[in-house]
Amino acid sequence: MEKSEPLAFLEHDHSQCRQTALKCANNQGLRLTKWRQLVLDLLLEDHRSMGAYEILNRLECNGVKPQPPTAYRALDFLVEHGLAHRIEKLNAYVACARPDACQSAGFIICKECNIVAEVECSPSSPELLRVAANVGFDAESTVMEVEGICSNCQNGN
Amino acid sequence: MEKSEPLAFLEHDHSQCRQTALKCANNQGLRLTKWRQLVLDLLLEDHRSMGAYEILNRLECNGVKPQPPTAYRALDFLVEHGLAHRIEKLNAYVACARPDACQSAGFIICKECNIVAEVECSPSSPELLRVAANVGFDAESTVMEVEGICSNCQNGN
DNA sequence: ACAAATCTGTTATAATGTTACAATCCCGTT
DNA sequence: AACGGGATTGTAACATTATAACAGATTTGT
Ligand SMILES: [Zn+2]
Ligand SMILES: [Zn+2]
Ligand SMILES: [Zn+2]
Ligand SMILES: [Zn+2]
Repeated sequence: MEKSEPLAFLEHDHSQCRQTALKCANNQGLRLTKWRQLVLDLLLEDHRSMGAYEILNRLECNGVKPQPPTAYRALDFLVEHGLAHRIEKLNAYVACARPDACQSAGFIICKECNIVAEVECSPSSPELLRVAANVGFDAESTVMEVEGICSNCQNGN
Repeated sequence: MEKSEPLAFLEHDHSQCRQTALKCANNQGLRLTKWRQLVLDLLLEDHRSMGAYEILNRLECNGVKPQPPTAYRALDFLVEHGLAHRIEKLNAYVACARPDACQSAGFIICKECNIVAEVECSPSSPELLRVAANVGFDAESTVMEVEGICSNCQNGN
């Protein structure tokens, strides 16, 4: 599988995606506490994005349903450590599709099925970064998102 | 002034920006009703982004303070007709800096002073669009945002 | 003047995200 | 094993952003 294939929109063995992510999480020596683990599990179910409250509503451990801060803390942790990404256009979250090699990611978002494909690509348009650098701007993070309709949804699935 | 200069971070005659925008708005045969006009005026004060409620709080006409839908309707209208842009990273809005020639814009966002510079640039990273096209994705809109600290704010202004 | 379309007023509510502080758990040291 | 500091969780309240629904007013074209 090539590095910049939009896996999420292709037939693939998704259990591999899970495996890689979980292995990666463990290898980093992170403390994957119960809520973090559970949130990561939810996100890793597939390549759809989930809102914080969608996650929150599905979170549960021994009959205990946590409050909003619990979901946001876990999400912040996962995002901070590169195991998940925030999709600004959707105010939602996806599992990182390449936690082992995620430098700079862009996202292809289907507004029908909510699938989000992650693509490793150079940060932003070269023009934008060049222009920023030209005026001494210190760039810290970039958002690259393309929204539209995926091929499946165009064909009415 | 070159086309892809981040005007917002440069010394410039901002009254020109206003003029151009207002002229452009009128030329398009749009119905710039009072709220739309007032919201546009607020956005055109400078190149800072404003949240919908910041706008709402400052909106007022003959002593009448409108409700949220009024602000959102005006903003939706302005965005739809290219007179303003939504900044996804901030859930906020800026006046379009080049309403006369705005094809595809990226944004350079200072998290200190909230100034947002608009840069006319090719939509998204070429890689991202190519990859999307490769899988038959129908791209409708793209988000390109770079967040960081502007040169002014780095120097403690 | 009339009807249709657009815009506005108004109330209520939904969806998303944060603050603050106390209680608990984990981990390295004594 | 006891201790102490840092990280994590529990909990309640609250802040911010955005939309739904529907009635009334204004504008536009005929
Ligand atoms: Zn997968
Ligand atoms: Zn789709
Ligand atoms: Zn200006
Ligand atoms: Zn600044």
